Amino acid sequence: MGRAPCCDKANVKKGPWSPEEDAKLKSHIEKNGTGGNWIALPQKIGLKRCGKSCRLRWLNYLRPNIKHGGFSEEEEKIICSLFISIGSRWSIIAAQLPGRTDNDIKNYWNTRLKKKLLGKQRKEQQARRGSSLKQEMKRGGGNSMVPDNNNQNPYQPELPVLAPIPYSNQEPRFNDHASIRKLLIKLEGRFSEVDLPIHQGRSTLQFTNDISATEQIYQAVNMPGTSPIDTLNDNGNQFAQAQSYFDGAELNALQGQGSFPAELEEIVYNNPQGVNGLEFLCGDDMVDNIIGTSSTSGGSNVWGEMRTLVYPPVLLASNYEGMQQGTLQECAFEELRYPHANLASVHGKISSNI
DNA sequence: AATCGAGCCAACCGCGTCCGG
DNA sequence: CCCGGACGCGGTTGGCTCGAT
Repeated sequence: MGRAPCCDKANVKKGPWSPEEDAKLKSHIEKNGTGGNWIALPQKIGLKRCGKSCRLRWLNYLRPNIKHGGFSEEEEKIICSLFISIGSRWSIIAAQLPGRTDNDIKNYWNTRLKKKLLGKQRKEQQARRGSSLKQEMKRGGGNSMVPDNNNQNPYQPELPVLAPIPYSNQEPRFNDHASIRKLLIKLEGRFSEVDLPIHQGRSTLQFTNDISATEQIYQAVNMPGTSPIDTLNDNGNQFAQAQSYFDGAELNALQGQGSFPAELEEIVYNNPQGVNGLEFLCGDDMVDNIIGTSSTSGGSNVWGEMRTLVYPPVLLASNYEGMQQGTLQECAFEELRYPHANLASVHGKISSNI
């Protein structure tokens, strides 16, 4: 037996919204708010629509300050960076782009960015293949070294099949999930719906809409006795409390999602050296470093290297000095003390790094 | 001018999670 | 603690537009 439908499907209109419906919904919400109950709302205002449909229409279209189309290069970079870090968690990504909806970003990724990225990969791959083939021909080398492209999926080249490297908390350089969390906190992420520590319960630290997560953490750290984090522990200094909160947090929501999204899998597989073509995210130097690392380790760790690769760029960019001087942990947590490094500056620094 | 296919985007659907009774 | 309603999210679909043939 399936789940009960959220509304009476027979008496509900589907499909595109008319201007009249839009006007009704918009004026009602602007005057009265949603009333905290989307399901009841359409009936209340005489709309033959499902509550979910009303909610979607409001969030994606009618809500004030919504931007449609015309994604800037800056926004593209943010989307790509975050997609690589956290995957298709569009609502979190959308939270970093004011005026953008998760639906918009999702559509933009699926229709354009993905192709753009993969297109670039394939071009470069073809170029590489061409040049390596020429080299082999020049050397008059044996055919055994030349891949048989006739019998290959163009997207699954001569790479051995790599299994994703399972997350290991002995990873000396980065704790993947903690890094993601810290990255997102740094990026003004709102974590109201994800990965709060189970032992604290969701309601203990729920970020609100009108104040950013980072700001609240900042307040928690700097204004003892005024924030939810204070309730975690009355002893010790607040900074340490907040730090242990994040370091010790349950990471269920991200755990198990550590593998790359399929598109990026393809990028990695497409690339004998694993990371070429992502320079725009991290800079050539780092790519070179990774290539060096993975080749010395027999190329078996491309995946792991990629996973570590994708986090540092923003950290590096946002706190380059800290990164040079100390550990990632120190660097990342530095952001809690100085939370005002915003996306613009972060990505500005990325750009200038490229 | 008609047809076809690709691209795009709004909207739908189903599932997981939250939360109040 | 359990249950059911509501919410929020991500994947998918359907239909419109536009360019190529």
